[in-house]
Parts: sequence; structure tokens; C-alpha cells
Amino acid sequence: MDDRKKRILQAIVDEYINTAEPVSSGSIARRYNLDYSSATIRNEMAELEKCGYLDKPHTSSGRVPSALGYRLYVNELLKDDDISIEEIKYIQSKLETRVNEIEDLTRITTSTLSEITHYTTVAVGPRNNMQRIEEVKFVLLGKRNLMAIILTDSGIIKETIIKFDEDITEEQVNTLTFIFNNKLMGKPLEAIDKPLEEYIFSQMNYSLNVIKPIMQQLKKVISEETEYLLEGANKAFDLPEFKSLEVAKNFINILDTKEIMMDLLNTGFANDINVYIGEENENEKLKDFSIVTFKHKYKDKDLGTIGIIGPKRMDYSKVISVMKYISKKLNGE
Amino acid sequence: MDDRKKRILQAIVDEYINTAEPVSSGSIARRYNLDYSSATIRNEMAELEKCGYLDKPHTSSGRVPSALGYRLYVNELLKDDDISIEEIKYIQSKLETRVNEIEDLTRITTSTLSEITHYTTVAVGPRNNMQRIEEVKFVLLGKRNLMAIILTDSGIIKETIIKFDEDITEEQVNTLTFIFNNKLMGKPLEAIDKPLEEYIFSQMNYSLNVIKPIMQQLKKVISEETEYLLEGANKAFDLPEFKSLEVAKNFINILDTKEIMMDLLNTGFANDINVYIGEENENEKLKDFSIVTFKHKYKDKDLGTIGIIGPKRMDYSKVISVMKYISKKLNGE
DNA sequence: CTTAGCAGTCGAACATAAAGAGTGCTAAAA
DNA sequence: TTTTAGCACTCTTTATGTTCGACTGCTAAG
Repeated sequence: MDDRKKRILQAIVDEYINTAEPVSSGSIARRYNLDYSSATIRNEMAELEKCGYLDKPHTSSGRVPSALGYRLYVNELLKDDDISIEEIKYIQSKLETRVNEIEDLTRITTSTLSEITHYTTVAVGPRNNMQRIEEVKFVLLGKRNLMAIILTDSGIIKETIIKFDEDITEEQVNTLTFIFNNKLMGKPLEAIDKPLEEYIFSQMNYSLNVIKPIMQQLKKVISEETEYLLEGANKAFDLPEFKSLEVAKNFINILDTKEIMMDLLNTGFANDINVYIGEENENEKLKDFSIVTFKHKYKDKDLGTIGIIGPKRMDYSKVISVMKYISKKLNGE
Repeated sequence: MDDRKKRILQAIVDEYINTAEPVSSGSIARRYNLDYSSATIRNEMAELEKCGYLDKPHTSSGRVPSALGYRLYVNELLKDDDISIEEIKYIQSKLETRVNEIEDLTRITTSTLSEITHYTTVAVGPRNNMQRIEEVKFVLLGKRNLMAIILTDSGIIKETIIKFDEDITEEQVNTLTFIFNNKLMGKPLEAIDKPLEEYIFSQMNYSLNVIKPIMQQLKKVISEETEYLLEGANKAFDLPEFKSLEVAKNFINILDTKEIMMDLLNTGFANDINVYIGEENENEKLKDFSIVTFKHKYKDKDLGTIGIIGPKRMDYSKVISVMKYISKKLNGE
């Protein structure tokens, strides 16, 4: 794989990302100043195809990058810093918004990312079981409703309401608070389990009627799907690939069955931008799409993962540049 | 408008709802036992068209109901009780799930409705400003975070977190709790406004640094969009009308810009099922869709509105029957 | 090693024809 | 007066053929 082949491949991918049309040897020779004739480029393209980096829709058509071609492009040929001053300013202004809840920061980041890149953006909260409990609070609402608040080290606050069939006293609440904090402070969320239930039951002399519903609801909340955010689903429909009904249908399906995206977002390495290109994905429905994800943190607190989904012909340079910038900015310059 | 015309119109609408193909006089004569020849039906169809109840895609094609036709059908010709025993059992089993938070009930209702009808379903919470405050609680989280909890008479609980730049004392929290409850109990949510802020400021001898952020955040929370739920967006894409790219694009657009649906859901009469048919909607984007909404209540508490969006060729009988049943069931038999 | 030139391939766009479904109208039947 | 059989006419759909243009692949010359 010599240098000239790479330059040509890069030109083809760039051109295809811009036009969404199969790229001909002539257009490359004309528009990119590679100083070779279309015939030479044609020969190189034939070889690139033989190596699997390019595909041809039919015998006499131009070339289209294959998944392998995009992969090489992403790994080796990306333009760095593909982000303008205006965009930087816009991102800065957005991220400076003061937020009270950490979820708001995720929401702002997600929508900003979608606005800048013009792709659909998805976010999930951090994996619950990684978080450690800092404090548990119980607040009596009326006589038969109890709100439980769990503060974690990631700054995410889980709260839930538990309904009872009998009245709860302030004293009970105090005991509960003491025992839960005593037992759980510093522990991961998954420490809320059966053994804990038994321990608490042994410590408190109330009926199971009080503890059972609390444990049940707490377990439900911590096992619950983390928040799932979706921004700019309609943006995709302006892209030429969505002329195909099958593509459009798959897209909606992917977004609607949250598990597909959630799985993908929960894979991937921390501290890194992960790129999944078309057929590289196991899921058949993702074959026409690429997804770029990154775990975002704020002052080293895990805030979950944000992903961008678009056509394989995605503007990887732009997307990755913007993600890198936002990631750096969030983590403190 | 004689009876026979109505029977024929009903047959045409029923047939079109089933097949999504223009309906011919012959198919009506064959499949519905109206005891008239296709020629007679043809004559009636011509008149129905003249009156505006039917449309013809082109000169020699069958007829398609117009918005006016659907309207007459919905107002006068609906089959009652178009819901099977199995469906009733399924709905019952779903609605019996015990829930702790009122939002869960909305979620279950929304997804059940989507599963039974096979249409996309949307829900919004009740209009905030209608609700009355029953209690306000403040809970100190750490030293500089305060959680505010507002209980309303509809059972919806709003909670939010307020961040401070200085430490807050328990004493301050107690004073805040006393003043807020004293001033707000029984008042509507919109009582949280500028005059309240001034009153509280006059009553407490702390700096504005404490009250300002609280009021700001509370106002934000109560003015915030109420929850917006979406179920079964992909179901729509199996319908033949979604072969048209324009229709599909409009659909995604409608769902993505929440305001369109929110506006519609917040219109409409309480205690009633509201039907909006295609061009009847002011919004141009809705011209190909119909929406059926109902305000749902649980034991007379307002839980917001649920709506179904589908093609104009929606199975109105089924949708309305299911809604009526669920509505009755939620409000206690 | 590069490139000009040209034959060959394929898709897109357009025109044409035939088949089929449905209507509207007329005139006969009930 | 109402209903219906029958038929001409209209319009869509599908199939088929044709042309045009954009590319490629290959050969042979530079």
C-alpha cells in the first residue's frame, strides 16, 4: 500500500462523502491536484478495488468506498482539527450554560453535537453499577409516600417514590436513613441486594411491609435503563441515502428499539472515540450506518456515552474533531 | 343524505381502511351485501363525490374517502365496541401492574395503546399551571445542593436540584420550608412568581444568593415542557402510505419537533375523545395524518393527554373503542 | 511508468404499446 | 321511477425498446 494509493483513496472517500455519488477517475483527476491523468488513477483504483478498499455498483460506474476503505480512512487518513472558529465559539457558548443537574449537561452536549454535525445523536447515562453511593436520604411525603434519594459519586442523583399501605413514622424514617447510610456509604449501587434486605430486616423490628417495598423499588430504580436521549432524528431524512425506504425503515427501527444503540454505546473503550462502520457491526440492521461514540466525563466524573449515528458516508473528520473538542472542554480544558 | 348513501359510504371507508387501495363500485357490490348492483352503487358514489365525501385519484379509478368523508364516518358511522375479549384481557393485565409513580401509569397506558392499535402513540403530562401545590419540601444534599420537592394535587411530584456557591444551613432549610408552605399550600403552581420572591426576600434575612437560585430553578421546572412519551414510532413504517418519502419525512418531523404534537394534545375537550383528520389540522405537515386524543385520568386526577397518530386511513373504530375502554378502566370501572 | 484513445458496458431517461381495472352514460328492464 | 346490463372511454401499470452519456478497461504509444 504505497503513498499514492492512500492519497487517491483519501480523495475518493472525501469526494464520496461530499457528493454521495460513485466517484470516477476523471473527477478525482480534475478536482484534486494529484498530478496524474485519469488513466493512471483508473489503474490505481482497479488495484484498490482488488485489495477490497473500494466497491463498484456496476461494471461501468465509478467507485464507492467499502467498509474496509472507510476503516483505513478513519485510522490513517483523517484530517485533523476539522472545526471552524465559529463552531468553536458556538460550542463554547453552549457548554458554558450553567446547569443544576448533571442530566442537563448531557442534554446540552447531545443537542450541540447534533446541531454542529447535522447528524442524529444519542446519549445514555453511565452504567449504574459502576457508581458508588455517597449518601441515601429518605423523605416522607404525606403519611404513606416515601421518597428515597441516592447520591452517587458521579453526581447522578437517583430518586424514587415508594408507596405504602400503612402509615410511616418519622422515627422509622430516621432509623432507615441511619441503617442504609451506615451500610451503603462508599459501596457500589449493586450493594442494594438480597443480603442487604436481610440485614436490614434483622436490624429493624418492623414488619416486612415497610422494607419489602423499599428494597423492591430501589432495586428497580438501579437496574432501570439509564436515561436515553435522542436528538435530531429528522436530520437524517434529508440525506440522499434515505431515499431508500429500506434504509429509512431500518433507521427508525434502530432508534425505536433502544437496546441496539444502548448496547453499542455501552461497548467501546473509555477515554477514546470509537468508530463502528457499517457491516463491521454484528447487527444486520446497522449495515448501512456508521456510529461514532465517546464516553464523556465532567471533571473526571463518568457521565455516560454519547453517540452519533449517520450514513457510512459520514463526515468522520468533522464528527471526530468536534467530539475531541467537546471531550477536552468538558474535562477541563 | 339518505340511509343508503351512508351505508355505501361506510362500506367504502371500511374497505379503504382495510386495503389502502381506491375502492371500486364492483368490490363493494361483491363483498358487502348491500343488494344493489355495481351500477347503482356507481351512481351513488358519483353523488357522494359531488357532495365532497369522496375523492377520485384520477378519472377512471376507484374512490377514496375525503377528510369530510372520514368526518361523517367518525361522527355517525362508527362500529361500537370494536375490541375483542383477548384485547380486553391484555389491557386489564397491563393496567393492573402496581405502580409507585404516576408517570409509570402513563407509560404503561401509552405502550399498551400502541401495542393494541399498532399505531404510534404519544403522551404529555398534565398542564402544570392547572395543578395545585399540596406541599413543598426542601432536602439538603451535602452542603451546597438543595433538592426541592413539590407535591401537587394531581399526584405528580416535581423535584429539582439547586446548586449554591455557599453553604446552606439546616436552619435556613427549615425557614425556607416554613415560608414556602405557608405561602403556597393550595395555590396553583403558577403562584411561584416574582411577587413570591419579593415576599420571601422580605421575610428572610439572608442574602439574595440563596433565594435567587431557588426561585430561578423552581420557575424553570414548572414552566418546563411536561414529559413527552413516544411509543411505537417504527410501527408506522410498515403501512403502505409510508412508501412515500414525503409522508415518512413529515412523520418523523412531526414526532421530532415535539411542539406540534404537544399543541394538539393540549387542545381538545376534557372527558372526550378528540379526532383530528388530515387537512382539518392547521399544520400543513399533518395533512396526511389523523390524530385521536383523550385526556386520561386516574381516580379523577388529571394525568395528561394521550394521542395516537396514524394515517388518515386509521382504524377509527378500533382506536376509539380501545381508548374508551382504557379511559373507563382508569377512572374506576 | 504514464497517458491518450477507443471499444465496450451499464444505467438513466424517455417513448411506445398492450393489458387491466374502473368509470360514466345510455338504454333496457323491473 | 328506480335499477341494472352493457359498452365506450379513460387512465394506470407494466413491459419493452431506444437513445444518450458517463465510466471503465485495455492497448499501444509516449
